[in-house]
Amino acid sequence: MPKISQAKRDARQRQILDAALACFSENGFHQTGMADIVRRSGLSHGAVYLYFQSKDDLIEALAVDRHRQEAMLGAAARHAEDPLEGLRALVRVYAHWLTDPEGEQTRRVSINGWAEALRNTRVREGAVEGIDAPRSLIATLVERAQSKGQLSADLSPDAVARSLVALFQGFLLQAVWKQPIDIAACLAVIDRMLGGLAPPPGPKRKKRES
Amino acid sequence: MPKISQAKRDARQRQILDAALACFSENGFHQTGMADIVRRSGLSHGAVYLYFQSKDDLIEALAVDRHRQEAMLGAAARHAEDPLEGLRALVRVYAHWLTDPEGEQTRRVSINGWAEALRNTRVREGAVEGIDAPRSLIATLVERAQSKGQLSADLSPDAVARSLVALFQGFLLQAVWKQPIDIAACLAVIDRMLGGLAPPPGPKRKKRES
Amino acid sequence: MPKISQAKRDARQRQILDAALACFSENGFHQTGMADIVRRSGLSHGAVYLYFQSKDDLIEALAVDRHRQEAMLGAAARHAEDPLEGLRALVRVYAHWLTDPEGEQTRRVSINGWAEALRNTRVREGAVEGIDAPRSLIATLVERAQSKGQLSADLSPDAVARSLVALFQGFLLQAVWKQPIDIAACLAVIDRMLGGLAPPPGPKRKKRES
Amino acid sequence: MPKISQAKRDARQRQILDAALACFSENGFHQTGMADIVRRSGLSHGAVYLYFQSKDDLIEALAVDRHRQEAMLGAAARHAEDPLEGLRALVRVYAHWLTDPEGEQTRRVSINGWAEALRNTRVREGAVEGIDAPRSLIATLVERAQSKGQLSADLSPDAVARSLVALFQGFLLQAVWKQPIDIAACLAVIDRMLGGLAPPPGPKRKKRES
DNA sequence: TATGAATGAGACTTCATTCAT
DNA sequence: AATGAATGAAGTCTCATTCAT
Repeated sequence: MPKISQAKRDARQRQILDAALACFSENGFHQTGMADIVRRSGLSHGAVYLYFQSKDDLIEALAVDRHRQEAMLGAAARHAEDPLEGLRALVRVYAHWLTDPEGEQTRRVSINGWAEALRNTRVREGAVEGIDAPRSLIATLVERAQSKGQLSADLSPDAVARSLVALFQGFLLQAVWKQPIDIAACLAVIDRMLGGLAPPPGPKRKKRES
Repeated sequence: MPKISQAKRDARQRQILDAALACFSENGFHQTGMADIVRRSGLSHGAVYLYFQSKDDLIEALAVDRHRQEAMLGAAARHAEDPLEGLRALVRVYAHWLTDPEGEQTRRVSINGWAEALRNTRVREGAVEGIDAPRSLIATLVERAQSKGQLSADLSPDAVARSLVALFQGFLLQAVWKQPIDIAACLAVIDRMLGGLAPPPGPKRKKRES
Repeated sequence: MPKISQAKRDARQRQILDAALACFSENGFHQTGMADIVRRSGLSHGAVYLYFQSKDDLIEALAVDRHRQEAMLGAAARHAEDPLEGLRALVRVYAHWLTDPEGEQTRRVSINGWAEALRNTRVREGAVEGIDAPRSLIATLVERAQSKGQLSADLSPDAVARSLVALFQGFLLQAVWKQPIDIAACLAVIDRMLGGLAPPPGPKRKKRES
Repeated sequence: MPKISQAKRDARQRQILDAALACFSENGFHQTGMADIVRRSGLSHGAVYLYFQSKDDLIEALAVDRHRQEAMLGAAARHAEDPLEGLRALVRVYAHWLTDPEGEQTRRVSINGWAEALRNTRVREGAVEGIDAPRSLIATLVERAQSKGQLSADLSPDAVARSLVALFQGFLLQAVWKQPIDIAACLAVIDRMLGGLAPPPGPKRKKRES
C-alpha cells in the first residue's frame, strides 16, 4: 500500500515549513510567492498544496509552530523552587533565544506575524495565545514571589508580567533589526529593574519571612 | 503654467497621506491597493502618482512622518532640569501616546512598518533612526543622572536606553492588539523598575540628594 | 477629462462580448480560457476585467444579450391582428432565426447555456425567463385564437405554448448539430400540426364568431 | 496473475460509471473533478484509470450507455401492428421517461452531453446516433402509416420524425429545468398535433382504407 | 495639472494524469 | 491489481504603474 508513512508525511511537512520559514524570513509573507516556497522546498506546487491548503494555512502553521516552541521556553522557569530565581531563569532563557543564531529566521517571521495579526483573526488569536503563555507564567511567579515577600505586594502581577513581556518583545524587535545590543549590559539592567520590584526594606529590619 | 500654490500642494499631499494611513492601518501595506488609497483620498490615480512616485514612496513618507512625531515626544524630557524627572516625564508622555485614540492608526501602521523594515532598506533606516532619537535622548538623561548620582554608575546608559525603548515597543504592540492593559499599574511597575536603577544605599547613610 | 465616452465604453464591451461569443461558441465555456478571449478581443487581460468582473459575468452578459434578442423575435407576432396568423408568423421568424448564418455562434452558445443553467442559478434564471417570454406570448395568442374559435377550446394554452417552445428548442439543437434538416418540409409538418389544434368541424355548421 | 473475474470487472466499471453519472448530473462535466468521481466511487485514482483511460473516456462511456437505453425505448413502438398506434406508444413511452424520477440524473447529464457534442467529435457522433435511432424508427412508422393512408402522404417522413424528436428534446430540456409542465395536457396537445398530420377528409367521404 | 482607462507580469490555486510501491 | 502521493501546466484574477487625453 503506497499510503505514505506518518514519518514521511512529517518529513515532507517539515520540508515545506522550513522552506516557507526561510522565504518568509527573507522577504515577508506578501513578497514571498508560493513559487518561491515551492522552489525552495524542492517539491512541486501540487505537493505543497497537498500538505497545506493555502498560503495562509502555511502562515498559520508557522505561527502554531512558533508558539509551541515559545511555550517550551518557560519549562525551566515553571518548575523553579524559588519564584524569583524562576523569573531570572526566564530572562536568561529568553535572552539566549533572542540571540541564538538558529532562531534568526523564526524571529524575523515573528515580526511579520505581529503585523499579520492586525488583520488576520486566526493569526491574531495565535499571537495572543503565544503571548499569554509567558504572561500568565510570569504572573504566577510574581504572585508566588509576593507571597514569599520577595516582591513588593502592591504591584499588579499582571502589570509586571506585561512589562517583562513587553521588554522581551522590544528586544526581539531590536535584535532582528541588528541593533548593536550589549546583552550582558542589558541583562544587568533588567536584573536591577527586577530588583526595583523588591519590597522596600522594612522600617526596622528584615525582609525575611517564613 | 497653472502651477498651483505650495499650500495647495501640501494640502493634496496630506490628503493622500491621510488616506494611505487610514488604509494601511486597516489592512496593512500589502493588502491595501493603490486603488483603495485613490478612492479614499478622493483624488485620481494620476494625482497620487504626481505626489508620490510609488506605493513604497508612500510607505516611506508615512514612516518619516511618524518619526517626526516621535521626535517631538521627547521635547519635554530633553529640557528637563532634573534628568530623572525627565525620564519619568518621557515615560508618561509615551504612555499617553500609547493610549491616545487619535494615534491608533499611526500605531497600527507602525507595526506594519516594523515588518517592512526587515526587507526595505529605506524603511529600516527610517525605523532605526526613529528609535535612535529616543534612545540617545534616554542615554543622555541616564548619563546626566549618573553623574548626579541619581542612577547607579555601573549601568550602561545605552543598555538602559534600549531597555526602556524595548518596553515602549512591547507595550505599543500589546496596545494595538487591544490587550487589556492596566496602564496605571504598568506605570507603577515601570516606576519601580526605574527605582531599581538607583545606586544602592551608601554603606553608611543617605541615598538622598538635593 | 479622459473619462471615456459612453459610446466608446459600449464599443469596448461589445468587442469583448463578441470575442467571448466566438470563443465560447467554438470551445464551450469551460474549454475557453480568459486568455483566449483576451487574445481574440485584441485587448489586455486587465481591460477585459475592467468591463466584466469575472468569466461568469461574461457568460451571464451573453445570456442577457441573447434573451434580449429573442424577446424581439416575438415583436411581429405580438401585434398580429389574427392570433393564428401571429402563431404562424412566430414559427416563420423562429425558423429563420434557426438557420440564419449570422446567428450560428449565438445558437451554439445557447446550447452551452442550457447545460450551464443546470448549475448556475443566475444563468438558469436568465434561461427560464428567456423561455418564458415566448411561452407566454404563445399562450396569449392561443387564448385569443381559442376565443375566436380558431383553436380548440379544450386545449391548455400553456401546454400548446410549451409544446411549440419545445419544438423550437429541439430544432435549435438539431440545427447546431448540423443535422440535414429540410426546413420547408418541417415547416409544412408544423403547419399541419398547428392545424390539428383547430376545433373539429362542428356537427352541423360553422365555427364563426363575431 | 491475479486477473480478476469478468463479473468483478463489470461491477467495478458500473461502480465508476454510477459515480460519474451522479457527479456529472450534479455539477456538469467540467465542474466535476476526477477526485470527486474517485471519492464517490469508493475506489482509488489508479483504479478508475485502470478502467477508463481518461475523463473524456468516462463521458463517452456514459453517452454510449444512454444511447443504449434510449434505443430500447423504441422497442414497443417498433413492433406495433398499427404504425399510428406505434407512434402514440412512442410518445407515451418518452413522456414516461421524461418524468421518471429514476432517470433524473441521466436526463441532466444528457443536456451536458448536448453541449459537449459541440466540441467533442466522439460525443457528437454518439449523440447523433442516439437521435438517429428514434428518428429512423419514427420515419419508418410514418411511412407505414402513410402507405396505410393514416397520415397525409405529402409529408416528409423525415421531417415528421425530426419534428417529433425535437418535441422530445425540448420537453427533456424543460423537464430538467423543473418547469411546471402539465404532462397530461401536453400529451393531449401532441395527440392533436399528430391528428393534424392525418390526411384531410376526402372530398366526399371515406378516410377509410383496407 | 489632472484624469482614469489600459497594461501585463505575476499572484494563488486546481486538477487530469502518472507511477513507485 | 490497486494505491494515492506527486506532478506541473494551465486556469482565473489582481494590481502597481503609465500615458493619451
